[in-house]
Amino acid sequence: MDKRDLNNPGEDEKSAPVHFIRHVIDDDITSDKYNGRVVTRFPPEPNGYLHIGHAKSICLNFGLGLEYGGKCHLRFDDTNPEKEETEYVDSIKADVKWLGFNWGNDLYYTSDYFDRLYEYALELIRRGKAYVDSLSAEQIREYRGTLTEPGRKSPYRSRGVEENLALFEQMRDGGFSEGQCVLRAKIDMASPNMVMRDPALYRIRKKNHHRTGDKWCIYPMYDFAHCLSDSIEGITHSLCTLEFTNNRELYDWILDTLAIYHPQQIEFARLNITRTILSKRKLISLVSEKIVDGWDDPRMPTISGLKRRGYTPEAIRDFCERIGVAKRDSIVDIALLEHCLRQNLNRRSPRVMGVLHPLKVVIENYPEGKTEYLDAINNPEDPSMGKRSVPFSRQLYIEQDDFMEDAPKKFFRLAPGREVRLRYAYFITCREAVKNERGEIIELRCTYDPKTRGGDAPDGRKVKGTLHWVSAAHALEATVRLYDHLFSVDDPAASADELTSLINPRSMETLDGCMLEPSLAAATPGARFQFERLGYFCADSRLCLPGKPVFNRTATLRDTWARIQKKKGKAG
RNA sequence: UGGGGCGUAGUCAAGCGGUAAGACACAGGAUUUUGGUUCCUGCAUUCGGAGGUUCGAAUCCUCCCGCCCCAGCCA
Repeated sequence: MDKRDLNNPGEDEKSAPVHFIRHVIDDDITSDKYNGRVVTRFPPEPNGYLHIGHAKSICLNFGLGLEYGGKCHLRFDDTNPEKEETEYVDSIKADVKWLGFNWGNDLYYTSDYFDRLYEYALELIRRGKAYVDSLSAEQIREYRGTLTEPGRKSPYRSRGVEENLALFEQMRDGGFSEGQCVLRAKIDMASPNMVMRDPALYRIRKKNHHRTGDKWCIYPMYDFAHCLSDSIEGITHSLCTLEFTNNRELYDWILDTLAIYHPQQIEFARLNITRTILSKRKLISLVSEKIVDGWDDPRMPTISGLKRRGYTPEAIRDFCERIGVAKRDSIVDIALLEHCLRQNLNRRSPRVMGVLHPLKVVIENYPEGKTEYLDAINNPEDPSMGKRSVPFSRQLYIEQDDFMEDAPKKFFRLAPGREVRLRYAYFITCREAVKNERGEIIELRCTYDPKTRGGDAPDGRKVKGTLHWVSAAHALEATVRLYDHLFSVDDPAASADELTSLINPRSMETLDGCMLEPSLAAATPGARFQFERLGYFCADSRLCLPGKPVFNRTATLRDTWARIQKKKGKAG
């Protein structure tokens, strides 16, 4: 029986695709390598915000833990006091939770193991496998050799065990200044794998650590701390990205040399997505150069940015499942992310009407001062979401794009003499387009057919187009921010050009004076809607003021008409 | 020019000696009170290239080519 099916009972969750890591785990279970246990971990360094690349790792690790009836630890890899802060651990916890994962009691910090790590370092020294090197950082670099030439042994490499023990203790006790010496593993300065040329294990940093304060002035390096933390926690499968492949040899060496419990490291390719960037360094520069408005700018691929943009955890999890897990470098089309988003939002979002670029319409044969309340379905995908009432009156707004003075045959919307349906309301016919002195259309004069109330003609006549609309007297005025891809090229990271020159100039457009149906006045920050015929929008969690909402466009709807026009534009 | 990893459609990705899954994208068509959704249909005679083994190769062997990672006291 496949465990995956048991753990994914959701009616529309397809069974998870297989990938090479599942094969490894299946084999390990068959061979009883870890007595059937599966324990993974997500080990972020608390030095920045999580992004969708981390989401891939989170979904993988927590997903596998759940799926195999095991668990996944959340471990903060806080070995570098210079870069790590409590602010980041809080945001990371919040983001993991928001994505829908639960670490239960398994919340750890590498800094919790500093005492044990120190003991392991002592043990390595006693075994003659580590030494205190007094070379400077620059000298160590010179001694390391190059990719094609072997390195040379440090003159301090032959220090005796007792001397090393004493020196290391002195390092711990603050007897040296930063950079004066370092603890190194004694492996092989001629190894073709650079990682194995006597890697540093401990360095001196006289910095306050966000959790251990000033207790320590020596801090373990990643390679030393990570494998040991995995070992201490009884991790079975230690998943990391491809760039750590070379480090696996060291991971194995430390654990084997110490002869302790040995999890296995497995590498997979990190996520790349078109039209965005997922390198922490580059993301930081977007924020610090104020190209975007903070880590949670709705254009950012950070979890907080996606959340503010209106993405759902379900959509992100679905995406992470669909992209697969493999070892080859790849760049996933952002259209797949958007597909997952729309699929989720389509099922769950209440429909609503809002006009972004208002054009006034006067229904000449509709009584002045009259207001009718018409029934509108909240979500045709889900009848349980019910209905609402929408006010209709003599003066309305429709979308400017929904009218054309000289309309081609294929244009199904309003034009002089043409009849269309106003959604859930009436059929109207355009009688006249009123222009201002500059020749711009400022108002449409129309008539309605009272017999078509609700949107159906008793005589069975059909109209091709259905428009969304808002009653002018009842409209809620709002600001709407239209978001689009951050970059205008597929792979900005691969471009030789300056990152700033690749930013999509239309990645954000602010529209004031948008007219929304009055029910939206009750929208709480973060609430998501489908504005019919336009896209998915959410009330911004930062900018909304009472009575003065701001909506973010999360994604457009697929727009066949726009595509036809674009194609025509290209052809002609 | 050292070592390691990886090459299957426009983009991801299954495949593990028996004759190329699936998804996105794209292109047609049907249904539709959202030009949305949904539903059909099409989309690799071939797996980076060349040889070889085999009745049979994306899968095994050899050589070649290309891309990525490693010379932090970052992770």
